[in-house]
Amino acid sequence: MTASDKSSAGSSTTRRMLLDATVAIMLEDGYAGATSRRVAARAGVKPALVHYYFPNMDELYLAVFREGAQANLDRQAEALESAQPLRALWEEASEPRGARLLLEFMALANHRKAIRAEIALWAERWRGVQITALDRILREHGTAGEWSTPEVVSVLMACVGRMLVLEDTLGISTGHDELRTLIKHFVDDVELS
Amino acid sequence: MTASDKSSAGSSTTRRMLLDATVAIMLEDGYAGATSRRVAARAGVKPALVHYYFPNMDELYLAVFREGAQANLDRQAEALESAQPLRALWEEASEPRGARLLLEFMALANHRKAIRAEIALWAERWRGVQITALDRILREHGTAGEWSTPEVVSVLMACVGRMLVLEDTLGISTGHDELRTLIKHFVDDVELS
DNA sequence: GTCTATACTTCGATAGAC
DNA sequence: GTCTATCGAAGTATAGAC
Repeated sequence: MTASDKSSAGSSTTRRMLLDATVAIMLEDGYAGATSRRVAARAGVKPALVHYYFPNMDELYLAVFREGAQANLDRQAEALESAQPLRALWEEASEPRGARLLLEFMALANHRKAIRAEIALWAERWRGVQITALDRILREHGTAGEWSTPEVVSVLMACVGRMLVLEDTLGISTGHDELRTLIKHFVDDVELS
Repeated sequence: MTASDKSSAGSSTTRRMLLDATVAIMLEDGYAGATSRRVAARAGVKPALVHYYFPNMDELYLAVFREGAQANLDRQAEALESAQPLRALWEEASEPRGARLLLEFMALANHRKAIRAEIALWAERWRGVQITALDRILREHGTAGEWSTPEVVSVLMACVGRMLVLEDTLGISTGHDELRTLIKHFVDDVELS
């Protein structure tokens, strides 16, 4: 949260490659595989350079998360301006890459306490924006049930979208088609009226 | 899946302590913290003994998972015999310890391929049993909506229950009360009729 | 069964040349 | 900025005494 802005000043492309390498490794092998040595190798530089751009591994992980979180907020803002914002929100929640990365950061937050606060901060901000938007969306169109409040719809989409992706990754599929079909119907029910 | 039954024969209490220590560390610091040295220290033995009971760390993790998975299946069977099976299923899905452990194993599955198949096997079996039971429960009582099929209710409870716990752990709470209240109403609506 | 001792690998991080 | 070289710590795993 503090004293790490120094490393975000550089305009170098090496920093960019280090961030990309970290994401790629986290997705392929999990956060435990994103070591300074492997990140450096993937970026095509020597390990010592990682510590030049990021004083320690926590700062690297935080930088990766912050960048992804901001991109997520941007995509959400974009989704809310589309013709079918509810559908766009659902598709964003079901985006595999983001869901898998978030899983890694949630696990990482278990023993990197600095990560935890950052995730919570992002999640609350992200959800706040979404609920505000949903309040308008659900009000404008006819809501498909007395239970469909902005809060409920927001949390439901986030939980279900991401967890289905994670189950898919593991090879679990029972019931997925039924639930996805139901949600699509709900979305169209609200939005195409 | 094969050639590991040898290690499950021992009746020793040391093996028991190693398994418990592994779970405790995974919950406190994440799977990456459950190293052979730390597990041994926590169990009060020397590191070499870990490899006596478990030829490698994968076997230890698998043993921990299999034991937890079986306990989970047992608790589910017990839940299904209670007066309010639907409520019992929801409470089991919301159980913090299980949800947090599953998160660790999902992350672990990302780079320990042997874990992945084991999780999928357990999840499909677990979900199959639950769907069969829900089919009866939802049929006996009045279902609270045309969307409440056994498959949908099963996947929804699993996704939402666990993800809410994970968000709680991170310090995310927006919308949780609303959703939990809604689900309790649904459960009672179905079950107290 | 449990230990000591150890081999070998990989980790994060730093110092200092270029 | 990027490198070489290196430190100390921690990891998995094995051999062999008790």
